[in-house]
Amino acid sequence: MHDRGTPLSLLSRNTDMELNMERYNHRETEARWQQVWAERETFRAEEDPSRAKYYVLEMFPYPSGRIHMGHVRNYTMGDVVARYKAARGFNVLHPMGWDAFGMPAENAAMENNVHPAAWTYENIDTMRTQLKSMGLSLDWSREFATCDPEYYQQEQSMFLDFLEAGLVYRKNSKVNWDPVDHTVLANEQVIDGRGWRSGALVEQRELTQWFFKISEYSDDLLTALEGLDQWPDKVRLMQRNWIGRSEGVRMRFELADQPDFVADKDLELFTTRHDTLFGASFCAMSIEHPLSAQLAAEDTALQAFIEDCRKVGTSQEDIERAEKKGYDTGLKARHPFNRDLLLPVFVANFVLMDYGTGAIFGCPAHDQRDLDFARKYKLNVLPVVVPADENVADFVIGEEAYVGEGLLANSGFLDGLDVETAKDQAAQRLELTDLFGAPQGERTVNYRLRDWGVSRQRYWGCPIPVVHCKKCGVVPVPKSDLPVKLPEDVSFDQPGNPLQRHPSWKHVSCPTCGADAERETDTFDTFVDSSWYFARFCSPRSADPVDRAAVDYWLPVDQYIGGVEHAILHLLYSRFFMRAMHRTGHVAIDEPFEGMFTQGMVNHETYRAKAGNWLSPAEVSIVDEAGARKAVSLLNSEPVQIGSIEKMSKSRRNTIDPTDILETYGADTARWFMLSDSPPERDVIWTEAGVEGAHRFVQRIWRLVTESIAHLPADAGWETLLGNVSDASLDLRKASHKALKEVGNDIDNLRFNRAVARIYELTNALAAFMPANNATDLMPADKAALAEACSILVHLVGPMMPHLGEECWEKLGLDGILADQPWPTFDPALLVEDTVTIAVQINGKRRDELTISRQSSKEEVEAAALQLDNVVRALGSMQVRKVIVVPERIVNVVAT
RNA sequence: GCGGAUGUGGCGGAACUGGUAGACGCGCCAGACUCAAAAUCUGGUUUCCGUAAGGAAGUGUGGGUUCGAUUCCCUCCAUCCGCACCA
Repeated sequence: MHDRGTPLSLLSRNTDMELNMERYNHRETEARWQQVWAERETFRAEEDPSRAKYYVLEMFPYPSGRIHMGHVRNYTMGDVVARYKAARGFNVLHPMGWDAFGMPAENAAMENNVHPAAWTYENIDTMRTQLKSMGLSLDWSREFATCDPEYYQQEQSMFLDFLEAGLVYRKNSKVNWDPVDHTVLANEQVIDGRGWRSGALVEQRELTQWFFKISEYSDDLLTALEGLDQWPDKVRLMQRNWIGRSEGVRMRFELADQPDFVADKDLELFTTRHDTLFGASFCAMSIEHPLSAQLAAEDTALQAFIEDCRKVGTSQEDIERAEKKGYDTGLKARHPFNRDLLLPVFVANFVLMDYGTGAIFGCPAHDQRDLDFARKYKLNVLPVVVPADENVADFVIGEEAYVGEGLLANSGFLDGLDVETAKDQAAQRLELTDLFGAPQGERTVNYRLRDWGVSRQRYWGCPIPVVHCKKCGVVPVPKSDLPVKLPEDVSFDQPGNPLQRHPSWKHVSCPTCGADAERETDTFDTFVDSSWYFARFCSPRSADPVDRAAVDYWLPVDQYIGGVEHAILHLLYSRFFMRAMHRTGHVAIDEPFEGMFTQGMVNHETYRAKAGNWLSPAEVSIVDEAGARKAVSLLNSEPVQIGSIEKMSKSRRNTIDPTDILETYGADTARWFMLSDSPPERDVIWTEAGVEGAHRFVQRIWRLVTESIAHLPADAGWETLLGNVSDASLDLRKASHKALKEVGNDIDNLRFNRAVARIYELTNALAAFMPANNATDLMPADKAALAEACSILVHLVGPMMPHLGEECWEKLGLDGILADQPWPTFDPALLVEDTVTIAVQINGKRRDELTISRQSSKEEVEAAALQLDNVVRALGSMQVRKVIVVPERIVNVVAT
């Protein structure tokens, strides 16, 4: 098991019992081992084609100021995997960096008159120190921040490649505009339709912005999800729904009654329910539809209606939650299958311009939104799909639309068909019908996924490397002129984009013609920065975006770990980026993350004073009053109400600063607690009692290891003695090897909480085995079993509590450092039991259990079960009808 | 509104593919050690009835499939995450 046959030599051990029994001092120990790892460059990763690689990555943090418990949890999990995989012989890459551009730095600049760069780099320094005190097995030599010019230069370079490859374009799109601050607002800065600072009613403005053609990969991003079998199903499902593939028909309705100034003869729309066309009672188009704008130009009431709708904001959620409203334009749309029927055409607030063609037909009987709309505007509701077991005449739509299966009715040539067939027939009819010289409709596939708008009207982001020239248009900045650096002399004393009002920065000469021209003043969405950082980690100092040899070796990331809140956007954008980088020759693969894991959040109780203000856990003392938990304010001794358990947040003041925990209890305790109990994908509740429990366990391991030293073999080569142990020792050996197997399994499957439980079990077995004080009567073979158990325990603890692991390793007098040791292998022979205990049920109720040889036949098991006292008594006078025997599992007697 | 998840003792949770519900930890109770406390160690701890043996109920709600359901299906309830300019 020990690759070097390491002796557990008494000579190298401190035999002074008093010293042995000292309490484990995490302060001194953790700093010392962190220094040892740093000096030995234990976690430095280098490409080595002769070895299998393993790339572990946790989502890099935004440098907000200090790390929070969510980081502690995330990075602990990644570190366990990294250390375990390294012990398993993999060449591990485990890097760290900073997602350093973003709005908070600009907000800090405005509030505290500090430059975003200064603020960001100071935060990084603080957080790096905090992370280092966690004892993570990171290769710090690869660290970078996305706001480093060396990083964003490469991002700009790749943007130029994407531009050349036709993956980037400009188009108009709307933003939230604060008319008082003259600033573009993020969705989170719009509260109830008003700007967060100014309080002004937010307006929508159209701006020309840059877009990445992610929609070009809609189908690929969707189908490739199937191959991502090491991703959580829920994340794949969310992405599938987000991409939103739907098969339908793109069709045109002939317009009638249009005013003279409207040239359009038809209205194009997309539908997936063309089977329900006969139930159509209106058409509706988005407030941003070109025809809406055209009509509004001549109709002040419509103008007012559109203005009103725009006040709800730009977010999908706001739009869909808003009450459904429409404006009857007076236009009519001729029904494609019933030319005498003219449907009213509305402008409606719930029709999205970004989806399909920005216009729909409404079939109220079979779509809830359409039904709500129809009831409000007193439109016809005609059911055209009727459940097979319902009578058409009796089928009435009430408050709920019918969206289920059924047979077509009231639908002319579609009557009697099922939904699928009706769709097919209706589509065929539309394809064969001519309207103004073209088929009236055609089958198409539509995706919900929209192109990715990357323009931001902000300073603290990566400048988009193009120049606008009056003569040449949009001109890319030549790569030799990169990076386009952010100017440092900017002010934040007024709202708006400092790049735009900077006196000189944007004025440049056109790279093509030399005439006066202007730089693009938009910067990238910070999601761009985080869409390829994992690739940059492979060759962080390369003069190109990536070094091909490095990415070919290290990518894809084998295990990526982060919050579920990134399940859609960040992961989807990264998947797109990898494809775009593939197309532009930077990498040879399409999928960045082979394995994905989404961890839960860290929550804490909330505390509220009588006055209604929130109190932080540090300001509250918990007391036990007649068995009930009560909280008292440490500020004024007044009682405090214990509130609900919520995600740690500044607004609720229920945060715990990891630094306090790391100083008081040590990194190993914090790490152990983060891994214990709660399954990693679920939320965890931070409690003082839990931390203290974890801390006691650290001490317990230390005590067990130090106490065991007196009972360990004096000589080397004890492994040879293991074959001849006593029963008690054999049990210990079984427990050791079982734990070894299970913990390995659990870490492989990221079930850290189960691994923790298995380690507790081994600890309990070891404690039970330990001879009483001064007993020195262990046989040599039993000493060997104890040595083996201690060694295995230390190995198991190592990835989770690495400092304690190293300290115990050293205390046991073993060679080298634990971080360099290979994972031990378990002996399968020790895991086989020759008897099993199975439950015996009568009519599904457990009545007794049966311990029997594993080899017993079904008949033997059945016979033995029926003879059990409890079974005989419980059966009484009942007749046995049937006996179900599942080998090694259960016996169920069916009796009446 | 749309999409995704979660729900098991006093608490966090475990239960492999439908096969003994409550592993492991926290807390609590009792005991040992101690002048005492802390720490540590030993034992107990789902609820109800019972001195006990044992019995009954029990995995958010209500139903269903099955010899057998925490696990599969349907209904409802509660909580959480995402919704494209927060990161």
